[in-house]
Amino acid sequence: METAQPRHTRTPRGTLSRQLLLDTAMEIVDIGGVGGFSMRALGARLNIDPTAVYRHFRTKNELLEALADRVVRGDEPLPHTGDPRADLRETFAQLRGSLLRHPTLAPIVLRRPPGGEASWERTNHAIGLLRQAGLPDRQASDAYTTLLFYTLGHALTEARHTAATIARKGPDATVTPITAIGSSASRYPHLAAVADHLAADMREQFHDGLTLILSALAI
Amino acid sequence: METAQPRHTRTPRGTLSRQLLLDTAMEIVDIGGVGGFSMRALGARLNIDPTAVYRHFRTKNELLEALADRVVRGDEPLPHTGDPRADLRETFAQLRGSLLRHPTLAPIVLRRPPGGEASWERTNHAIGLLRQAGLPDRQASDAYTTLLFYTLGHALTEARHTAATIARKGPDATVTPITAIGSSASRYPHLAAVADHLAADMREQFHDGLTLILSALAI
DNA sequence: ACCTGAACACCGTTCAAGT
DNA sequence: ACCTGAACACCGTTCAAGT
Repeated sequence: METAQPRHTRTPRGTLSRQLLLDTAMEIVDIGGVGGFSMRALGARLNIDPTAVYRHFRTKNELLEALADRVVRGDEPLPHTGDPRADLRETFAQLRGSLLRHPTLAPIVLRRPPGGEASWERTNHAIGLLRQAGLPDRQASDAYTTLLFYTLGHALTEARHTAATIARKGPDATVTPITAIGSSASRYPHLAAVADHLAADMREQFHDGLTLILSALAI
Repeated sequence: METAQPRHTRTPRGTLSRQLLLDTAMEIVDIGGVGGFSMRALGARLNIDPTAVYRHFRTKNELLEALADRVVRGDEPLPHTGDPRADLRETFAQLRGSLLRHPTLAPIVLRRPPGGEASWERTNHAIGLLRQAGLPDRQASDAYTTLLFYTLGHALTEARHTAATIARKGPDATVTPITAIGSSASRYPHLAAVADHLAADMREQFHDGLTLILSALAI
């Protein structure tokens, strides 16, 4: 045996593109997490020399941020029902959903909101809804910030748990609710008292928190 | 010249400890960010072989998480004025302050709340305040989650900006307010309308958001 | 008992060379 | 024009050896 696995066909010329590289990178990241992604792994999956990627992305970080922008964009159209409260709920629920579909990318999204092009469209839409609901500019701005950070923080923590489960049991594993309060809880009486609720379904928790914030805004 | 910089004294035996390693690691991280931290860098700063660290921490990650736990603990005592609303504000303001004092560690803290020992004491205290304010368990749990995620998300974004400024201008640079909305804002009318407010002082924004949430809780 | 240093299996990125 | 491959300067971690 001369070569373990000879490359059967030389990679044709016009094969590579930002599109293809991002699609492939997203596959790698969804399967093995950001930690499992490397330029060499990307090259291997495309049967291409790792350094060929540098023709389309200046650095690995630029590629990861393009991935994060995709996550923020999501696939669903922004809601326009005419009811600002319902549309706001839906907008942020969409953001949460997209983050949970790519849980391992959540930390990267959180490292740079809301800078990317995709984020700006979403930001503009949400602020429009808040103004439509009658909030003055300053209050709309604060409210947007509050809702965004709440959603990102919440989704990241849920995503962290989902990502850990995937790492253990593979991509289609059923995700169990967070427990992990453990033995030390007896030393923390208040914690123990609400433990069942803390471990509860995070989707419900997310929507309850959203209700809390929207009520405070009288929306 | 035989050796560029000969080690004058052999490192004495009992020198290393978790304490010393964490202190030194925190220095490195505060100066150069998490990206500038490596086992080799830690070894170099202590004039010690990098692999000696493995006697005290099983992995680099375990060391970083111990650092994150320190950040969550903070240096200030938890507030006990008897006024739950004031104490809640102070508790989360302390958490924000500690995150901003070590801005580059914020992403690591966010990757695993509230698991560490230090976090549990803070969690227990905050939930105690919410129950003291009269909230039933389920609502106290939701409220805590909301406040925590809000604070973490807010602080991380502010920390991200601070960290970027430090990387550019050194550890004592004055941090300018976030602007960065740029030319594209004209394509997003709602964004442009509130741009001044979005760029405003983040400390004030944080407290306004906190007020919003606490009001919703009728605290 | 505690620290060292060589070694292993990786990284991101650059750049001259091939086709 | 686009892709390759050798090379550079790094990583985290293991383990046998030194003191």
